[in-house]
Amino acid sequence: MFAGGPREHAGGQRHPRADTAGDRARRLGRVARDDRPADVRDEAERRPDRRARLQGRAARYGREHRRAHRPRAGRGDAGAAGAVLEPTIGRHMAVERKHPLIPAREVDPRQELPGLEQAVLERWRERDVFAESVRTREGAPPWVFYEGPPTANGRPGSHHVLARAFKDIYPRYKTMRGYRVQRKGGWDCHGLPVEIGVEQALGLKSKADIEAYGIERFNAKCRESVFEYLEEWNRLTERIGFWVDLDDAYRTLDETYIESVWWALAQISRKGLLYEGHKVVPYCPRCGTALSSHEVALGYEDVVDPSVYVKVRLLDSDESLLIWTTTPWTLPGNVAIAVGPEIEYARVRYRDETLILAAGLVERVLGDEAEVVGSMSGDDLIDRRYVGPIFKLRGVGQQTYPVIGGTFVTTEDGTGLVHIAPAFGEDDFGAAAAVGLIDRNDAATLLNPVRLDGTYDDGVVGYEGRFVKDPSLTEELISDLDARGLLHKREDYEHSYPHCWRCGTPLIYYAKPSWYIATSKLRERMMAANETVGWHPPHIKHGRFGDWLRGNVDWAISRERYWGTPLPVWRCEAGHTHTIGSFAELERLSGRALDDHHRPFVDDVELPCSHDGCHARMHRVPEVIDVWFDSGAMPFAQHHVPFADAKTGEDLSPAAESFTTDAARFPADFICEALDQTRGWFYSLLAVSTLLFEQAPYRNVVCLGLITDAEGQKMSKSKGNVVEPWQVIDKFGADAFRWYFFTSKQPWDGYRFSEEAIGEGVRLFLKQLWSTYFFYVLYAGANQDVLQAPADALPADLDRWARSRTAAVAELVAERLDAYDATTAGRAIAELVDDLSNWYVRRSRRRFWDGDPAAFQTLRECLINVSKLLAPFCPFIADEIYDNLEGSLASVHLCDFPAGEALTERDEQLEEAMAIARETVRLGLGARAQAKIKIRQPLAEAIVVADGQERAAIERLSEVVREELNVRRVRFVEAADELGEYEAKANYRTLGPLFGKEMPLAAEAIAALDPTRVAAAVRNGEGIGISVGGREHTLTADDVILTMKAPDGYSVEREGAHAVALDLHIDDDLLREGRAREIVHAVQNARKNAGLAVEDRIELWLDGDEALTDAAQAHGDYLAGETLAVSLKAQHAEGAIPYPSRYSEQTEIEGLRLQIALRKHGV
RNA sequence: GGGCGAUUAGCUCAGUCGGUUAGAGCGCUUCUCUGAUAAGGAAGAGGUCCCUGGUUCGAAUCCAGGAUCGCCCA
Repeated sequence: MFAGGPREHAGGQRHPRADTAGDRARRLGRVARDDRPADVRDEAERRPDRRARLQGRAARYGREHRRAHRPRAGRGDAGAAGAVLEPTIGRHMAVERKHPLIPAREVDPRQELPGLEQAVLERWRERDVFAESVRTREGAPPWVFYEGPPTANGRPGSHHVLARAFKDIYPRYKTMRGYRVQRKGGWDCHGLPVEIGVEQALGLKSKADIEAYGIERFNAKCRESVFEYLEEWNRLTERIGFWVDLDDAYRTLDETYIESVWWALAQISRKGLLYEGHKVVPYCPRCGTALSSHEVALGYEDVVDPSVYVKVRLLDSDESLLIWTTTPWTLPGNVAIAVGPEIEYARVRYRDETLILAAGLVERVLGDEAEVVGSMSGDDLIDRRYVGPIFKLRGVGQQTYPVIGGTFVTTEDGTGLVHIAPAFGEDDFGAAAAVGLIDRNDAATLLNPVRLDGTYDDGVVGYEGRFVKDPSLTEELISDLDARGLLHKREDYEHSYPHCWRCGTPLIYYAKPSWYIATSKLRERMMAANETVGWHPPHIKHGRFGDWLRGNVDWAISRERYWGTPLPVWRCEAGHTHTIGSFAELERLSGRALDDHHRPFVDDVELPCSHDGCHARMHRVPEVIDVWFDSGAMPFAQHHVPFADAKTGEDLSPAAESFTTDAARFPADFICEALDQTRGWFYSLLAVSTLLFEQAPYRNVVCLGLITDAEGQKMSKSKGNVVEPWQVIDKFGADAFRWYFFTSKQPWDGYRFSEEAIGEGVRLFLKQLWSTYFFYVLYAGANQDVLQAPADALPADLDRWARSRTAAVAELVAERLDAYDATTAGRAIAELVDDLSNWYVRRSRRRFWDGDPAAFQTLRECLINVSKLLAPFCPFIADEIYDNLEGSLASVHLCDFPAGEALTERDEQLEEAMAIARETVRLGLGARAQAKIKIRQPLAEAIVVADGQERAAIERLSEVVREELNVRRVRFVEAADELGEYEAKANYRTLGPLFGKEMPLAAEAIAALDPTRVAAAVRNGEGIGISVGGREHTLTADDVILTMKAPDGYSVEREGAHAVALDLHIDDDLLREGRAREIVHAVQNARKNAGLAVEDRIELWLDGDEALTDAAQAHGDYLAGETLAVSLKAQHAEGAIPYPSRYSEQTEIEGLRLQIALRKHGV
């Protein structure tokens, strides 16, 4: 029957439109938007017409429906609908509702999601939900998350939303699984990026400028700038639903944090792993600073440099070594020539000279003029000596230099002979140190004729004070070599060479003293620790990260800068050093207490030398600590460990030990950052943790990929393709933003990011979910007495199916989230929602109209479970649905994740059966389409070919199939005989391994069998013997695949062994019924055209072709019922319509004329 | 120059242990059904699974080489 609701309540009282969640949300949305940056506000205001349109439509729609489906009990007291929207503050304060099963408030079908989210945020604030979600898990097993601290000196971008979305989903999920997940926020405050920002703001260009400006003032500016965008960060963090404790965030500039870092470094120093050494670093002579590897990577450019081949005369010989270099300016620093010990070298007669170079390069370097006259290995050359220096050095007479071995020597280009200048190359430095030419820890042994500003010192005769990267200098050097007969040839060489990303100056590699942590001694231990880590994606473990660990070199942790944790090393004139491990120790030794241990204050603190018998004063070394060490110390420094736990004194080891045994603080169960952190935070955490505690600081790492624009181009301000997060949030909402990141692809693959992509997710998933939820609330509102009735309703198969499907998805989602695979989990939820919306609700519509309690209970339960499953993904919409439908806890985020007992047991047979039934429907609809028979036209019979379990499944659900296909009967046939013929094919998967090379023959043999006989045999469980290549085999049911051949003369859709045929014979009875349905459709249209409300009763007159009026008469009750006609006159006669002036229209059905006239009843 | 990852329909992406005719969503065309759903359903068009070679009865899938893109490193 048509809805009882509207008919009975058509006369119900009007009531003022309730203040819906949507209204409230929109209000809040407007208020909140005003806080936003101007550009965001503008963006919002550019679309007023769209919003107005949506609201107008929503209001119109809502009004119609509220009239149509007015609840039986009436809602004159707006209590249930409106007043409850003021949530009460307090723990577990649930929404008041009439009855636990009745939704608390009405739902706007066109709800604008960003506005809704604002309202949910408000509710979270009022009910203190985040804190509560941690509090309620007090005493529960901890699950530890570490926040990788961003720097708040820039505005947050979309990639930060990505990271924060993933940093949120797993903690939320684990909380719902019963863990206690504390989430301390954090901010990275120190470092060169901060300094550079301030330098630019102040117009400072060099370190000298900074010192002239004053370190104290400079650092004060740095301190301010670090939090320049803190407010926006906080706002974005909250808005996207990243739950993290920002009020108690750690900050790397805090005194407590610095003290923990000092403690860590002192521990490392005590283990003998902190040392000062020389290393060759990329250095910008113009900026006067070494660059970190990250900075270097920013500045590679392809350039053409002149390269030179230089002849160097061996001692006591007429032979010359032919060396090759792309940096002639390093030749004055030459102290040796390296050969590859394994490489074969040739002695070559070339014009009037004898040259030595790698045998494999002779032709390339010398052409065919060269004549090889001998050969030797690299080993043979080692320890021979040559005469130098190549360029005249003040105070250095002619002397000899050695040929040494170097594993880095290759024959890919050059000559296989490498000139060694230890001050200007890492390999050079290492090779020279390895043979004792220099002492790593004694600067005096290093020949370095270049000053810090990149000019030669006075030792380079004739070139004093010249800038080494000056192209004209290079030319002069080359001419000089040529004039002295040392130049074999020059040629241009194209290569990529690093430049300073700030000023564009080519970098030079330059030996400088620097402080190091001997991490290379811990290589094995770090690799072992890495083995305990679950990486997502897994290839990082032994790929990018494992490789990095394997190639580990000592960590250069000092920076000659200003804004950072000061290096706590004090040194006296005699060279004794002492590493301070606490503020108390510093105070005790120096007698001075500091409020701020940053530079410059700490620079002035002097200590007496701690070495026995040395009475010199100690001064702090000038460097600050690499910011990566700050971040690596975060597991303990964020808690001021060990100081916060220590009772008294300076012996802090017990406190440190208790830290590593405290499961609530160490190690982390989960961290998540972008892929570029493999060399950054992922490494610094692991290194510091291995140094101090000899174990990995994290158990699971999720690595996120890069966000690019829709064309795959990197987002950059200069390209103007940056998608601002506020833009997206304002338009689609945070749930949509998050959903896109979670489900569009695996996060480590990177994103091609566009607004369209996010909009698609909203339309296909969030809107669909909302719409299903709206449907439930709408009908629940109109059937409150049904909901309050005792729950003794018998669920239909469809209900059991919906519950089982939900349980199946819940299992999968939990399993996938445990494996850090949000993508598969999210997609499964989307499929579930689609099933609920497009199958469960569609199939159950009539039951909702009729007020079947089982349908209400089922849909409500499924929606609540969906909201719980979805809570970690889309925390806003999930909470809104939960709060309205259930609300016994203050938030869905305080609920347990649906798992185990909380769910209905699965009925996998039913799930399977429904899948088969739906497939049958699909085939049947295909058959209809093929026959071009509209669904409105009923047919007598659908003939289904199905057997065994398939048949049982369809029979169980035959009502569904029957209704969907609009047929009177579903009939089964076992064999395809009535519908066509079988075709037997070989199952390659089972037979392939058996027959191997004979497989094609076997397939042929099976195809040649009589399919009917095969089908019969399979049905009866008999085997069929075949013989292929002399081999006998008995085929089982698994070995053959039976498919149907297309028959003639039927409308059949088939797929595999499954087929549906429709009886196309339409008798008069069916024809009349089909016509009646067409007439209903036409009358419904006429009602709409006449501007009637859905529940209006009509008087109806039909006139027209006799075939139609006959049908209308034959199905009068049906027609009247569907169209709410209190009276119906249908006749084929002139003047049959007495009131043409009310409303009438003429239409055609199947080419037959129909005149419809109607008027509203009771007017 | 080295390492890692990616490459499947116009677009965004799935694709299990190597197995029969490679899928989904969006978009497009046609039809259809609609008073929860700017929705749903059916059909159609659309594919050199980046290329070449190899292994195999059989390769999108495994191996080698190459191309292109991205990231990391030099």
